[in-house]
Amino acid sequence: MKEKYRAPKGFQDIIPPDSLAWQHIDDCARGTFHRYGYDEIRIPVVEHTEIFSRSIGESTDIVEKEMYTFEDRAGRSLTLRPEGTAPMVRCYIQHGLHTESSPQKYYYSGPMFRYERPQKGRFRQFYQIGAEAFGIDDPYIDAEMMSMIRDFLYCVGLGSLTYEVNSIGCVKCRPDYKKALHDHVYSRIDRYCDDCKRRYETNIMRVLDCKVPGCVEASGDAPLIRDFLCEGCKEHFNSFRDYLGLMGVEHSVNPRIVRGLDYYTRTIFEITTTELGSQNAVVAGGRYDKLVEDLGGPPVPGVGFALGMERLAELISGKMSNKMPVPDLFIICMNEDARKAGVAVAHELRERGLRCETNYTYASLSKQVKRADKAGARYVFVIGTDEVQRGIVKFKRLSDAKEGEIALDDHESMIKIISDNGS
RNA sequence: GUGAGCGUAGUUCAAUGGUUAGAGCACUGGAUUGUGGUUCCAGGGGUUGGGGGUUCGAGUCCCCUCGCUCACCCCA
Repeated sequence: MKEKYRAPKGFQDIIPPDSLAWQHIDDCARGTFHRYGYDEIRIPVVEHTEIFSRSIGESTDIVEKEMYTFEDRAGRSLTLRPEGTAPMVRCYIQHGLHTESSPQKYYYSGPMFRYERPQKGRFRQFYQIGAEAFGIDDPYIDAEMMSMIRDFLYCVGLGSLTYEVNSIGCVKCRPDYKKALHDHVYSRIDRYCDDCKRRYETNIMRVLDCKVPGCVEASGDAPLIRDFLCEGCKEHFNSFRDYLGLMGVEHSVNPRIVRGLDYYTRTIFEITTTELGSQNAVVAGGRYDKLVEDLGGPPVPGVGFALGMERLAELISGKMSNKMPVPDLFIICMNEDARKAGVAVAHELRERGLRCETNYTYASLSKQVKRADKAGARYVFVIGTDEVQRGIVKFKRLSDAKEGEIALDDHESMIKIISDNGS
């Protein structure tokens, strides 16, 4: 290509008609979250680097090699947010939101940034919509959050995705499990792939979802977290599942799903599809009972999730009509005097909610009608010298060529005419 | 970071190593100076991603580089 400038690698433009799917997702999220009592918070795109390194985990890939980190002019280390939960928690603490009536339920949306190699469903700038609920231990709220997500996905037109849940225990019981898993993996370390040997050191639980056949086999009889959960976690998880059943959220337990971020405790969940290549997670989230405290706030538990908008948009792009909105009306003004008369008409009808186009050049009437038709307009108004003198507009319905006249200032009649589809 | 595939017009794609790189769609203008869809005619658009090499001759073959795509890793 000869163009000099492209968007940077992994950054993309969303242009019509693709932007329609995005608007639809936004609308569904707003509507659904609102009905569940979540309010919007708008957080900045940049945070102090420690917000992420302390919450996500120093040894995760995100912190180790994927963050857009830079110094500002005063030497502060800032980072383009790679995810939304940590900034939300920071905001929650900074504004003392725990003093609001409990629980505190918020949602957010916007771009996130990770320096990764782009592929299907994965970008360096990607949009997430997420929600967080603070202050409630009861797994009822975990389940309700999944119910909300289910409603949201139904709204966007994705009724059949795979819902998987798990519990990864708490600070009391997880260490015991990790030790047992370490022992098990160590006892047959030679059967694991190189990546898993690395995971053994850095992120032991990840060996459980390695796809390499040899590893799948080697970890086949590995201990599972559910056998190590303490009484509290066990009860929490069972109750969570009971509520999911009550709410009609169909799901399965996958004892091998793991989350990438360090702050999760107890409940974790993932909603996946098989239609997106290897980037199959559409929604993911879980509970983080220590995160607020770890970031210097009060000991308040939380649950949250995030969904990937590009992935959702890709999934629904084939199912949406993708039809751009068409003008209700195209006003053709033949000359400057006519345009001066048309301005008021356009303004008035737009104020009343009509999508109203006008011509920006004075080509022949034939040409202008052609343009109106190509734009898909349902009606055209024609204003020329004669019409201005007589104080009228001529209208034509393009579907059946029905024509007539209306007084230039009779906006009520215009509305009435245009709302008649003719067929 | 690792690996593979692909780069020709706005877009979808043609062109055995051989004239001046073509077509559909889209866009613009005209046939039609106050009435659309169809049709017909015309036009604008390309350093064949870039650089080097082989050859009498390269869009085509070779090397390098950049970009895109997919996969690994990781993750929404």
